[in-house]
Amino acid sequence: MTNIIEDLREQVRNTVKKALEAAIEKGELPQAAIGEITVETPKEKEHGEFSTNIAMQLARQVKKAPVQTASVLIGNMDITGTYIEKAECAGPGFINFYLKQSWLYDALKVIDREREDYGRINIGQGKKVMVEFVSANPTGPLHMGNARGGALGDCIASVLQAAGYDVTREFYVNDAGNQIEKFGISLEARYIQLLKGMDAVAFPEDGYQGEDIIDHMKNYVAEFGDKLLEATPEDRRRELINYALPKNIERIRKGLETYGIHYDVWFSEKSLYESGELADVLKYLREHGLVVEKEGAEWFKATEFGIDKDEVLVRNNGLTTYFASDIAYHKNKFQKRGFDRVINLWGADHHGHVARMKAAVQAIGTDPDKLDIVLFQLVRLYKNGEVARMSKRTGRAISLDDLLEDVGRDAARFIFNTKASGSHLDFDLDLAVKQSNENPVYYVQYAHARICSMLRLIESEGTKVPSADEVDLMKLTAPEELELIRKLAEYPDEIRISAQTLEPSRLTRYVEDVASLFHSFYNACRVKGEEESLMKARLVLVSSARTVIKNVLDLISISAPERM
RNA sequence: GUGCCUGUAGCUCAGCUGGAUAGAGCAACGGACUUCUAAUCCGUUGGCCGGGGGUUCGAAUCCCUUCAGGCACGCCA
Repeated sequence: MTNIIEDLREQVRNTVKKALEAAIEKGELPQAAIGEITVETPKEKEHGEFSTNIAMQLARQVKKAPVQTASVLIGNMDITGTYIEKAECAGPGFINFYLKQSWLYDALKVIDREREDYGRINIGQGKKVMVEFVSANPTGPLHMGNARGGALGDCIASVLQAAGYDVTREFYVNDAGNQIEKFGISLEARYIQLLKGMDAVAFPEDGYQGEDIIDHMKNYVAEFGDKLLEATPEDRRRELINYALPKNIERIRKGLETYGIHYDVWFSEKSLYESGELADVLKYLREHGLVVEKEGAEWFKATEFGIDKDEVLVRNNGLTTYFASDIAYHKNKFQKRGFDRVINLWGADHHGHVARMKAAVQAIGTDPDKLDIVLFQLVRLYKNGEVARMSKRTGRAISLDDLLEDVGRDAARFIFNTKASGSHLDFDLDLAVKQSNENPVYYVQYAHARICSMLRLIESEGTKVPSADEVDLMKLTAPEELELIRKLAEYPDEIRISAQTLEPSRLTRYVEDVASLFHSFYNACRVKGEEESLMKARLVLVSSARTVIKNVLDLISISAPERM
C-alpha cells in the first residue's frame, strides 16, 4: 500500500512549503499565496530526481526574478530527516532535487515487504465502482471490437481494484428489444429454408446473415425436427429465440472466460421490463416534464440539457427504445445498487450517444460526472500485410474465438493494451503469433522466465534468496542496478496514473521497460559466482524484478511463465 | 453539411495536470555467447511534433483556424 514515488514527492512538497513559510517569516520574500506545489520528474537525469517550477510561478506575486526566488527558497530549506541530498537552482528558475541513494535501497525493502501486494494503493478508498464492458449483442459471436473492449475494460477494472476501489465487472445482456426480434426473424427464415429449401422463403433484408444462425437451426432441426412448421410465426420465433439465445450467451461467457475475463454480474435488459423499472423511469420522466409527444411517439427532451436533438423513448408502435432501457439501467446502477461511479466502455461508433446518456443520468437526478464513458477506437486487422475485414454482416467476421485460437490470450490481451483507447489500433495477426523479438509479449515473459531460471539454479546450489533486511543493499552501485531499482520503485505510481486516466495501456509499456532494464542488468552484472554479499544483494534485486513483472502480468491477466 | 476521435522518426506508437536538449520498440547498419536462458545485450543512423495564427517566462501539450484520415448523425442497437 506504499506509493514510494508519491511519498517522496510529498517530502519535496513539504520541504518547499516550509521553506516558503520560513522565507516569508524572515522577510526575505513578501507574503505570497501558493496553491498546490507541482513536483515533476525531469526528463534529464542531470536535473535530479524531482524538480519544481514554484519559483517561476511565484515570480509575479513576489516581484522577483525566478532564479532569485529559487535561491531564497533553497537557502531556507531544512532537509534533515528527508531523502533530499541537495536542492539546486537551474535553468530559468527550476529547483532541482537530488536524493540520497538510500531511497533506492529502501524502495527495495518496500517491494520485498509487500511482495504480491506491491503496487496496490488506496486512492479509491473502497468506493464502489462498476465497469460495464463488452455488453455485446447476444445475437452472434464476439468480434474484434468486443475483443479490444474486453481487454481494455477488464484491465481498467483490475487497475481500479489495485488502486483501492471496490470494483464490479458487469456485462449488460441485450436480451430484449428490436435486435432480438430481428434475431428471431433470422432464425425463423433459416429454419424454414433448411426444411423447405432455400427458395421457400426470402431471407430478410436486415436479418443476421452469420453462419452461426444457420448452425443453430441445423442443430435445432436435428434435435426437434420440423415440429415448428405448423406453429404460428409468433410462437415459432419465441421458441427459436429461447433455443438459440441462451446458447449464444453461454458461448460469449465461455469465450470471455478463455480470454481471462470473469464477470461479477450478467445483467439482463429484459429484467428491466419484468421488474417494472423501465415503466417506472418513464413515469418519472413524464412526471418531471421531460417527455414530449411528437408524431405519435414519446421523446426525451434532450434539448433541455443542451443536446441538439430530442430522442425517442417510446415509438409510435408502442415499443420502447434501447435508450429507454438504458436510462432505466443507469437508474438501477446508481440509485438501486448505489455505485459511486460507473464506467462504461463503448466502441467509438457510439460516441454520438455519450452526451445524451449523461443528460439522461442528470434527468433522473444523478450527478452525470459519476458516469465515465471510455470510448475506444475500432480495430483494423491485418494479415499478410492486408486489411482483414471483419463484418458481422458477411458472416465471415473474425471472432474472438478465432483470435484466441490463432494468437492466444496472452498476445491478444497484451497487444490490445499497448495502445491508448483513443487511438486507432492496427492489429497485425502475423506479428502477434511471431515468437520473436518483434513481439513484445515474449520479451516481457522471457525476462520473467529468465529470472525464474536463474533463481532455480542458484537455489539448487543451496543459496536461498535472502530477505532485503538481511543483506547489504549498498553493494548495489552499478548504473544498471540503480536504474532497475528506480524503475521498480515507480510501479505504484504507474498504477495511480493508470487509474486516474483510465489508461491501463501504460502498464504494458511500463512492464516492457522493467523487462528491458532487467535484461540490461543481466548482461552487465553477474549474480552467481559473485562475492557473497554482492550476490545476495543482487538476488534481492532480481527477486524484486520478478515480483514486479509478475504483479503487472497478473494484473492484466497475462501468464508469467517460469520456463520458456 | 454538423459533431466526435486521430495526425509526432521509414513503420507502430509514448509523451501524467503546459517545463529544461521531443522519447521507445521495430526496421536498417556495426559489434557481443568456453561463465546465471542470445526469445538477450551494446552501439550507430533517423524529426519543419500535418500547416498557419494566438495565449506566456516557456507550447507536441491550451485556444482559434486550416488540411488529411477514421467514425457517427434512424421511431436500429
